[in-house]
Amino acid sequence: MLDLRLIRENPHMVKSAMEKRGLGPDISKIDEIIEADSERRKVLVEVERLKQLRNETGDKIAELKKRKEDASGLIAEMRKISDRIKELDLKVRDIDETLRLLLLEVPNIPHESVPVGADERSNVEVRRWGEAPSFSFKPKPHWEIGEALGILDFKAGAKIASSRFTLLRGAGALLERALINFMLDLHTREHGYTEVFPPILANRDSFIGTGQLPKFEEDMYVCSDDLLLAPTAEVPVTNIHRDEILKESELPIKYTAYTPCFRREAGSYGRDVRGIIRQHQFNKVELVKFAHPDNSFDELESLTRDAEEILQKLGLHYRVVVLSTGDLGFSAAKTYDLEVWLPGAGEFKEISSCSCFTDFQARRANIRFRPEDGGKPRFVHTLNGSGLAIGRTFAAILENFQLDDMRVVIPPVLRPYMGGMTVIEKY
RNA sequence: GGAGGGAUGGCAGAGUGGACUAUUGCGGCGGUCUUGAAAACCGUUGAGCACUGCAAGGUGCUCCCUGGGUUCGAAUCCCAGUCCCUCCGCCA
Repeated sequence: MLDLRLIRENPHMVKSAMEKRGLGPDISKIDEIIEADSERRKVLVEVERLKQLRNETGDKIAELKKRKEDASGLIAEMRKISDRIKELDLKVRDIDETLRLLLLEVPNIPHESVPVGADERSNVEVRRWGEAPSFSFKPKPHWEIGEALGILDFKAGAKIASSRFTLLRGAGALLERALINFMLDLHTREHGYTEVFPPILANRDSFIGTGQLPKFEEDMYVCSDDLLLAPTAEVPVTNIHRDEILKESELPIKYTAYTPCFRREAGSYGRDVRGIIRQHQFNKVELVKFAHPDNSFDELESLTRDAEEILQKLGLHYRVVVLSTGDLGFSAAKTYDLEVWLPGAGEFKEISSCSCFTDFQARRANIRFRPEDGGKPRFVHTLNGSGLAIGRTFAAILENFQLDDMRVVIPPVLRPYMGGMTVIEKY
């Protein structure tokens, strides 16, 4: 959520930010907001004046009653004032609700360092690590390898649930678990993150806090009791501190969490239909930071490097791209995607998305800190990134470390997590 | 699922219709004392919004779990809901 005062005082800047995102048609919302805001303040002035009168007259009535004098004239007068107050209060509430709904649909303002462009074709590569492995044979896609080894069972996943669900078996299930543990260990032991294991169902307030609601409900699995399955640990973990005032000295707060994630993938029919790249349920280790506004973009750099280190330790070739304004997520001010090389597909594929949300989520979720000098509470800046998506890492390992007989060499850093196994053999 | 208890400021915890401008304690901050610190003592310390002012500030309104209601007036009375705790039942 943007600061209403920013919109009021600098509407052109907000409109131009929306244009850069390719949201030209939604610009009229800004004018609606400005109009509702000025109407609200007009009514507010009147109702507050009446309330002052009510409070003062109330004291007079109490005084008269104490002296056992007649107050019926004042009481009759106040009855009318009171009705008028009720009327105006209702009006303010209506405007407030309209304003709130409008504000919740305005996206964050991109950081000045973000390249301007219509879509992902304007994303800019900022660095590249390692080299693509060379093969003496045609590398296969991960789903062929996984099925041949008996560690990926797409038929079973579809039978149990539906398409875009996969059963992992034997060394596959073990590899998944090894990746989770390896990533959590690195982030907690070497990068200073505190491990948490949150609820994976969360309420609507939490989803509004991080920006998935109200705009993107069709992407979510909504359960009975009005709880929703988290599409990313970002939702429950960021909301740990909803409605709290933190100490300045405890910033940045850094959490890492392993959770399953659930996405309906509405509107992605035909994309990544084969394999485990795009699933309704997948595992992810997430990194979340609550940072001081003064250095949040430095924290984005270090968070991104924390995620990159996983790929480096696994020996996977990747590149880092900064998303352009047209590809940037609704809540984000700046995002780096890590894209891993997939030899089977012959392309780079997103494996992590690291974002700084400035105070956009903090405003929605009301997460503040109290400055040490005793000033007013200020909103923190929130950040998060995948560190990493487990399923896509799994796929990258299969494709990058495959042998000509479809066996797969396990990266050395994972071997201790897999009972010393060095190669995945046919199950 | 059944029965009972509860929700008040960073925390603890009083307050049953007008004196609440929400008592008090702890914690925080500032000061006195001290070589320094602790203790003691003194002072100070919630959030949001609006109006006003060049500014420091000033004025007002709202907020005692949420939403309704009663009343001239509600932290306080009534109704509904949410969450937490205790006990019983069921259960991994």
